[in-house]
Amino acid sequence: MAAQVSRRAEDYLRIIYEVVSRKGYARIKDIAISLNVKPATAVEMMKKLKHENLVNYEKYGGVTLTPRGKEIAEIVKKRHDVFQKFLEILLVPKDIASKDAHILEHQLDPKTILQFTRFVEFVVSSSERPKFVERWMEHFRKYCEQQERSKI
Amino acid sequence: MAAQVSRRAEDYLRIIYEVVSRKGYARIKDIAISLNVKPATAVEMMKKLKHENLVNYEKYGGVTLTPRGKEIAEIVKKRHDVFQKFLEILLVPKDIASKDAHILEHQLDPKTILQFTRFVEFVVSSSERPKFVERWMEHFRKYCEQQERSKI
DNA sequence: AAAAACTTTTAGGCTAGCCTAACCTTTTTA
DNA sequence: TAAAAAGGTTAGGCTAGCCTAAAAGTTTTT
Repeated sequence: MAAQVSRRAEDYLRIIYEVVSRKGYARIKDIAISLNVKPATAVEMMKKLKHENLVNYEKYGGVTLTPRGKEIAEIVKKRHDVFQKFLEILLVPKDIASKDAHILEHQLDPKTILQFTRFVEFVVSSSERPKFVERWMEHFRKYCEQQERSKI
Repeated sequence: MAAQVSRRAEDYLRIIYEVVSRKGYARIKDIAISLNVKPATAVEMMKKLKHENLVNYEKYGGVTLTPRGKEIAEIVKKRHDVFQKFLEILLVPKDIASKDAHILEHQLDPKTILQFTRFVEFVVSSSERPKFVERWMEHFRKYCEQQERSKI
């Protein structure tokens, strides 16, 4: 059983997850900076998330995830990684891919997410196997380059 | 110059565009039903859109798009169609593809949208040309079927 | 250990979108 | 054509997220 939290709450959970896995706990400031909001806003969200039992948070203390919060964050992160990889396969520039993966990772139907996931797995797993994907990707790349040239 | 309207405003414009092209004008009720909101909410948005010169709207009258509104609606619809097609290529069931295309069509970076578009064009345009795409798609389809079987 | 610098919290405000309930207007129908 | 039904509008409210400014707490520096 996963979510039932808002899109924005998912963002907060994912960011906390990332910061915590880097340095053990997250400060309000880290969260605020990562999400481009003011500290006051991050505090407000922490209160909500604590109330929903998703984060451990005490005034002036570091923030960590509860098991339930972590569970959600992991699902969200997995989705995020799929979309990021996916956009890279589609030859979207890396910085933009990172930004837009955030947007994709919300709200989509589980079946849609499943197909995105399969697409990525298919492409990645085929790198060693028969050459179809490689050739296909090569063709796609060339197609894009050609489009790029005719644009200028 | 296209947008600068909210995601939700884009939804309203696209729906109005669709209804108008079907029957010449849109009633508040049509809009409200299509977007799953109450009539009062649709009226409120019409006032905003009128104020931004995107719709022609008078109390108790039918709604149509201004040239500017139409311009935006067309861009939004084009994006929508690309994503719909895209999800179908990814073998997402049609009804879900339609629903989720709505979600994809917002907020993405122009470069990302460009790559989605190219992907779709590449796949579609290659149906007559060399067999790479076809074979590739065939392989992807088989991969998915296999996954599907091992799920049950 | 007090001052300075930084971080966090609180309080009060704002906007976008949505809702309900009550009230108009327009259309249909007996 | 008047009454009923359907459709549209207004007013007042609500929530999620975000903000600023000022207060309060914590950490670092001297």
